[in-house]
Amino acid sequence: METLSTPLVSLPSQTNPESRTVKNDGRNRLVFSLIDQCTNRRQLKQIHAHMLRTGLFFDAYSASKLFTACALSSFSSLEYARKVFDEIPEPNLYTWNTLIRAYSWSPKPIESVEIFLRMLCESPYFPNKFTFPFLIKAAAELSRSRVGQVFHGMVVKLSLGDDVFVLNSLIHFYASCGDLDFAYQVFVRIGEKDVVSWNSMISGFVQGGCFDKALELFRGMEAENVKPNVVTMVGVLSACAKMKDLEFGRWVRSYIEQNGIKMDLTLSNAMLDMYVKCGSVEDAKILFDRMEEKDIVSWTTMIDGYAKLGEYDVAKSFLDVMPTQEIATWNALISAYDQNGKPQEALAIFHELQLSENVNLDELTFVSTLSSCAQLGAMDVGEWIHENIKKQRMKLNCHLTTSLIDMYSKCGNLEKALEIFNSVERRDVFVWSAMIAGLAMHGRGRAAIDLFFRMQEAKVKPNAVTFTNVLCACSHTGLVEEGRMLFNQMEPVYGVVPGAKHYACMVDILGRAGLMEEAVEFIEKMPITPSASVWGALLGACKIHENVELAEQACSRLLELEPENHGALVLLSNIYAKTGKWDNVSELRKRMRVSGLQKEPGCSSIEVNGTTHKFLAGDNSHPLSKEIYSKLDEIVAKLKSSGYVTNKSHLLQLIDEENMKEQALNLHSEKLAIAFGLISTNPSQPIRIVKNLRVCGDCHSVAKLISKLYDREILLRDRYRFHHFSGGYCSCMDYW
DNA sequence: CTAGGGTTAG
Repeated sequence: METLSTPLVSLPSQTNPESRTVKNDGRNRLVFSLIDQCTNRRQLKQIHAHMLRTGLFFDAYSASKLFTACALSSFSSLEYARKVFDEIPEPNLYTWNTLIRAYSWSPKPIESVEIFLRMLCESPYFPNKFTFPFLIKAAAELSRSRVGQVFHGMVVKLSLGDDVFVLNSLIHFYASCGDLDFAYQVFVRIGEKDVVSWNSMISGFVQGGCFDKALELFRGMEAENVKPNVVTMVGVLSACAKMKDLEFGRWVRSYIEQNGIKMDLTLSNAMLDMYVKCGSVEDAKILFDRMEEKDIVSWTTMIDGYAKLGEYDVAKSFLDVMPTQEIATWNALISAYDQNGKPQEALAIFHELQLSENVNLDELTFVSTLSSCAQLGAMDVGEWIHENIKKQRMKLNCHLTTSLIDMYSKCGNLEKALEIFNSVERRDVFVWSAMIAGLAMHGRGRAAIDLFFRMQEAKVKPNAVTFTNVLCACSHTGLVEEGRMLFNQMEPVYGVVPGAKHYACMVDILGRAGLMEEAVEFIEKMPITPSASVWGALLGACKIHENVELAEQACSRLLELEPENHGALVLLSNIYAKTGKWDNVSELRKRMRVSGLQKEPGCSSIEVNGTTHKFLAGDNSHPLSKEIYSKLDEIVAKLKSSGYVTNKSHLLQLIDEENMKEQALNLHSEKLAIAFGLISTNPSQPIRIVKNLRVCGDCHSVAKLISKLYDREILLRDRYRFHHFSGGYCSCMDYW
């Protein structure tokens, strides 16, 4: 028997190349069987060559056979397949469908649509019931609502609207575009639902966050006698995970056992994830140890579980004993640290990774690490990554572009962020939104709004995040009129329903501008319950405009929603201090002490030569502490001789002695960081500081003066925005 | 000769 272990030289080659009509005789069948047995690209190419020689390639049916192997086999490439396709003189419908199918899986599903259009123009065929599932799958991958809707229309017109395969793919499509209502309408109208119909709808509901509906359907299956399978259970477990319902998860496990559903790798992984998300790493570990087959997902899930619990050592020990060290697992650890507010630890892992030789950093490594750099303001590491991306000639996709823009913006280098933004070819909604956010946090409100409109010209639809960012820009720059207009257009013009964040932004815009009555009225008219952030914004405005009465109301509303929110009390106490109500301040302090609420300690960090130094107020743990304090004394003396008077209302605590007050202010973490920056960085370099809370008024005035007296640029990022101090001025124009 | 649904990280 001929197999491919036999050299391909023995291929039959007697067919006359002149004759283009090739019969399906035995010899052809041999070629087809060889195609099926191909295990690598070389063999495939040899068969291709042979078929060209013999003319078999010019027979549409035979060409389709070869083409299928080119397009769908794991060892071939789509690029090659495409070349083969373009050589086929008259591809048949099967061949067209296969190419559409191949692209629908590929990283470029849009090509499916392009091929489909070509087919309509160039071929004599109409799409059939096989074409649409592939095509609709591509539309789902693209999340392009309009495109899929057009296909749905064609399905109906071509009378394919009762094919269960086509309809199932439409359920999946609508669900992945977030149109759960449409998906459900398709679902209920299917006459003979099969298990895939149910599964598609269940996963659709799970992914759309409608867990109750998903579980309702799961029970509905039983009622209609459709037996759930592995995929059903994956969906149901995923719902448990997202609801964090461990009890139900355990019930599902026994259901799986009782119904004899075979636990395959994916189902086991889904169950691991359920246990981890529901907080039982113990159960996960037992299952993990019993699993015969484990893949990268299993390991990653475990590592992620331990890392999120803060058991980083255990997480790392998993990483060390993994059979193959894959970058995905390292990425999981980095991103777990990053998202759990431990960016420094994330960077430590990244450094370890840089040293290990057998793992190659990938795009996700960079995305997660850049996010940590952004959090910390660690621009040196961020720049290293940027350099490396260039060196590796890694293509800047939208994910990476967004991360880089975010990192540079948050590290204070807005120009670099803009440079990247202007240089990339592709900009999706996230890229635009990140750039708008960057401009906003640097106080370039006008530019942010301009960019928002340029985004419309580029035909990119803004989403909820875009609006949060652009409204934020308005609030930082005091653009009340623009903010009002944008907010009012959100739903009618852009179809984005304003959420809690947008309302909070609007209250912030109005409140900061001193339009307190309008802000209150705005809150009263809100169609959704005002969230804590809405009251927080009002409270913040009360601080600026010294409105004690309203502040008290806002604060109590805020505490109703978030009793643990110490920030609210701190803010209120600041307002009391600012208006000289020291009795109220001390009463509040007592209340905070009694309830065990503590002010989040202010902390400033500064990166010098790739190392981040952290300072708390009054901190003397730094090795250069002595030098820092003497620098601070020098600064204070210089400030005083230039006529500066401390504004003591910025103090939270009631401190009796006047000079104590002054001292406490002088020990604020940002001042320590600036002093350290002055002694440890090159005078030509700006001093870059990141503060976890908002900068206090006194520190703000002092920073302005230092920038002038020492002729140094200071970039201070606080919780909300950037302050560029230079020549005695701040970029926020004291509006913050 | 072809098809649709599933787990992790972002």
